[in-house]
Amino acid sequence: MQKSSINSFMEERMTLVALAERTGLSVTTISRVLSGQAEKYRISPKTVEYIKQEADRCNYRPNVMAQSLRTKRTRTIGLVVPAISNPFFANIASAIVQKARELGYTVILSDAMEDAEQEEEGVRSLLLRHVDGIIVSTSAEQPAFLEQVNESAVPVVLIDRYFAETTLPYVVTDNYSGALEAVSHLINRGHQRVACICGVRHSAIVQERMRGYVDAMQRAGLERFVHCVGDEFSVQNGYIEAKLLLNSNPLPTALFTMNNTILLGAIKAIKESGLRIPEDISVVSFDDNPFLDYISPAITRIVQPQNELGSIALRILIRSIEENERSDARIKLSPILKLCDSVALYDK
Amino acid sequence: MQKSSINSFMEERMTLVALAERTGLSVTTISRVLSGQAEKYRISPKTVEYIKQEADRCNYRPNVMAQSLRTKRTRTIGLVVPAISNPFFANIASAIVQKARELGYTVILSDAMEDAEQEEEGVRSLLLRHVDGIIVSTSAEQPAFLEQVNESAVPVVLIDRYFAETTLPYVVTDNYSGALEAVSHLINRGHQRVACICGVRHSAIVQERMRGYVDAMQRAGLERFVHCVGDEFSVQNGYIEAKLLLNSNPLPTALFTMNNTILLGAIKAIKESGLRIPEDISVVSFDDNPFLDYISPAITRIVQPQNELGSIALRILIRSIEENERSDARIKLSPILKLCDSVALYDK
DNA sequence: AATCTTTGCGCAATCGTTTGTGCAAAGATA
DNA sequence: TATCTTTGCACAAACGATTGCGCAAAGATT
Repeated sequence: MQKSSINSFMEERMTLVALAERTGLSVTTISRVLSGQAEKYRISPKTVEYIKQEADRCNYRPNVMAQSLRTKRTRTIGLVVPAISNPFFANIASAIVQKARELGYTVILSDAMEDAEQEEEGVRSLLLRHVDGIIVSTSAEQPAFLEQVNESAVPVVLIDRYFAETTLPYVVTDNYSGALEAVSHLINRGHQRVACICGVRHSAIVQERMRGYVDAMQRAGLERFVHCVGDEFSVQNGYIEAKLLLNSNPLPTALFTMNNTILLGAIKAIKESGLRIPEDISVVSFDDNPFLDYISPAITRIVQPQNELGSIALRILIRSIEENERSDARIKLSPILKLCDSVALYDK
Repeated sequence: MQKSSINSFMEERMTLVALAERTGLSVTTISRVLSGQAEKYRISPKTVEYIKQEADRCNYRPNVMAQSLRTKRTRTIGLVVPAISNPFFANIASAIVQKARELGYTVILSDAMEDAEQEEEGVRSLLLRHVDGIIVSTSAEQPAFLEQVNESAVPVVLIDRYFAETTLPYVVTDNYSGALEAVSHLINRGHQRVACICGVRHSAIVQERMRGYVDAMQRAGLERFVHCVGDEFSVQNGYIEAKLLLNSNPLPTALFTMNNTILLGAIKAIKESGLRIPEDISVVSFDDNPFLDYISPAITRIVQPQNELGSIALRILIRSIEENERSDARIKLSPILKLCDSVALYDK
């Protein structure tokens, strides 16, 4: 037991050739048996049995590089995220890594640091590694590069951050309806001056969330109060923009922040200004996170189905790889509004 | 520009053979030039120049599988963490991925789900992929398996979660002094009944943190109040143990939680019981996290140098790989106590 | 002019698989 | 018995690089 595991490292790595010598059969036959092609090539059951026995007596493991070199398949996928330190992406990564393992794939992680150039560099590096496919939550403004990759190299599936106009398949949250619901909730609770702090504007998810925000405001006849600020998914952006909002006059009575990092910055600004949530200002945000339940107060938020995002994206990618075709799936999963304590009734 | 990037995917992949035909030189020579061995083999400067030009005119990129097959090196490392969804590990992963990219390595991520068997399976899978080395924050009780890997397969470096008795190199936080400082802080603020909620007891970091806790108590003559509970790094464990502590009599006046997940559970329990932090009970925890500044109140905590942990571990690993020797580094980095608002003066 | 060095590069084996094709032996058919 | 199928496996060429050794031509030495 322990022994065999030791041996699997220490003995010179078993190869097909060695196995061939040991059994007196040809490399070809052994390869066929071990790769499950036995009856396709009519290897006799007796031989099959024999080979299998010897193979695991010797603890044979195929050399993946040699396999890949021949087959052009690595059973490896790339995952590119804007920032693995962001819990939202860490959770998605977690789901994908799990699922991939079950399916016999391993994942190479690439962190783009919210930067389009680093993302591109990362993707190129993945291609050099001959990944079979790539899942990316993009930091880019334009789909062109990734579309090229998808068309002429390996399948690409977008997750969360995507492009509105693209041939690439994606699986994302329904950002529009999420934002609509969140902002409507604020409005239903009596808020009118609802300000919105955005992430990078070129991002489709930002545009959708903005659209949801604006529509909610318009439906309530509040278009004159529509106020979008900010242009980055960062704590700092959230902080600065909230700071400015809190110095404006009249004050907004509620804030809609577009993700968890912006939220953090906004909370910091609010705390600094001595205002209280939700007594003085209400807050709803996009993105879930265990910590948000422990913040003071627990933040009402749009919860995205992180696990499903990950596992569906992976499923699409793997199918695409194994059927060797490009998917055109466009999947929008519904988020849910988690009501917590950061929204107060506003009865002006 | 755009053109060339397209071509790099679309054209049939350039190979040394193709390049040889194009230039009229031999594959050997080209290989030598492109792998920087030109003057070692006395290739004339003129030829070198010519080859380099043609190579990048044709956008040549070596096939990594073929390279690895020959050289037995993949320029790939494995990273095994107990849970990538834990922000602590996500941050470490972020640092490692960054640094690795700079050094020309890519990283394969494996998530052990806090489980020793999954960790082992993950490591085996990494070995099948022929990673050049592995960084692991271990979920195992025993060093045996990883030591075997280190001795007879590829270099292994432990990070954060390590073993006290092991031949493996590690880079960790000085858990003892961190805990000592944290608990001393509580004691200096007048606390006596300081309870401690632990992670898995077999873990060296837990033992060190416990030792720090116990020593701090003893130095203050408080050994009779030493009280360690819990046995898991999970929100649930923190919740349950805190729940129990809060039902005990007399109540502890302060809690020392061993990591961020335990902390969350404890906070939940405290909130549920209607107690306030720090008025009714003080809290200090191990692990940093941006969110902890926004929790109510901001949690006083031991901040570990996550980036350094990651980058130093990687540096050790890479050196080990490139020098082809096993390191025996045992590095302990000092954490710092970040004073926030979760500790009150206790004047009994 | 004969020998020795140095310069500049190529031959061919090798890494460990996969796979199209081929070919004997055994069995079936007539 | 001659021919045709089927059964069961092997040969050898890829995949795309690296590398020990060898060897001709040019230059240096005596």
